[in-house]
Amino acid sequence: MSQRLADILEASEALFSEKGYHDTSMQDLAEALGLQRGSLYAHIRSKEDLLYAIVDRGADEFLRVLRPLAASDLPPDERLREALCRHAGVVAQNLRAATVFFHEWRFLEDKRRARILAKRDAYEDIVKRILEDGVRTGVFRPHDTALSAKLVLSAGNWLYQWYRPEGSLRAEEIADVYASLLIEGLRAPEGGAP
Amino acid sequence: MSQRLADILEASEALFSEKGYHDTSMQDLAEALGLQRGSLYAHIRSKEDLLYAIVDRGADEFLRVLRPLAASDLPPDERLREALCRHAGVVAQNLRAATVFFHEWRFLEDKRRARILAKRDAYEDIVKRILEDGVRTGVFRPHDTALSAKLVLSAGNWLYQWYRPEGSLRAEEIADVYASLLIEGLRAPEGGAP
DNA sequence: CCTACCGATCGGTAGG
DNA sequence: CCTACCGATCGGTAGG
Repeated sequence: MSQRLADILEASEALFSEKGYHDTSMQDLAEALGLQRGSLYAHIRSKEDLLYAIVDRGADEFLRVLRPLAASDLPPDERLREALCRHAGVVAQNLRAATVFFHEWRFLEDKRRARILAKRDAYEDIVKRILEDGVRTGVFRPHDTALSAKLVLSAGNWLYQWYRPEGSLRAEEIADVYASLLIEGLRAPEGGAP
Repeated sequence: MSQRLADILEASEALFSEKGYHDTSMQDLAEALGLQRGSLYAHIRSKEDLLYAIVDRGADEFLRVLRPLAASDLPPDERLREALCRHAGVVAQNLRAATVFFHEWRFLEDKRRARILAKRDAYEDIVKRILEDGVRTGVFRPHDTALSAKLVLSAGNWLYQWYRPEGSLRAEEIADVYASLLIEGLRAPEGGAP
């Protein structure tokens, strides 16, 4: 990737997250970069290419950070805590990309949208498998793991709406508090059935 | 409100939620209603009026449903469960308005945005006070109630992204499962300090 | 509710 | 032949 393309993506991320994809014009983007609108097309084929690049990089970043945990030998409760903290870290370190990801992925054309959805599903499966491991090993009580995976991801994802770096708690600290609460809610009662 | 204006709002809700506010043109809206673009302006002053009407009605609906709980004499844990179920119910019954609410409120002009934010803050305060009541009465262990209010609302809000009426669980059932888990995580250990 | 417009701007492409 | 861009303009559409 050329430095110029990297600059274009960074400017797109800033504008798409602040104004939204559809209200950002190629003119806005060109002005932010100090060049002419038409010149952008030496680097990209379309505005949608930019959206896809941002959203796809976001999906990859989430997977890159969480995948190693799938093979971790941490106990499931600590693996869940680590997963939520890492997830929150990715959201916080990529607040603008996360905003674009959650708001604008629907506007990709069909094939690209399907590819992003496949990555989201794979990601959710990693969380779900941590919960299943927890049930199987008796750390967590039996429950609807698909639904609690949704709850874990709700907590992590919604941070994009309210987390601000200048706040008093870092994202990982928030995630740690969330994780303690969720783990306690999922834990099997001591001396319960095997 | 005239019937025509109600029709315009309903069509706007459908289009804004599906295509986004900025990618919906007044032409799109006119076609959906079977009239000319310019004719819409006999009923509204601007496109933004439609956005504000949708978002403000959404905020009012959330408050209308949750406010009675603030004065309820249910124990705090059951009040929290009821709050989350009602919240989820509003999201599910108004999926399109909720999508517009969460994605597009930022694009309102300053005064209107401030009014919506004030309603959001008031709403969050109701949830926070339920949690504070729980701590005060010893039902919940001492904790950061502002943060757990965020977690409760994360669970309820994120439903707009994945809940679909044709799914196997109703929104209130999902919320009930969420509530059980969160309440268990918040509960004070039996025989703990007074 | 319609026709006919306004100033401006949309995403994308032309030849050089 | 490449890259990185230029000034100008394409056919259409924006909110009002």
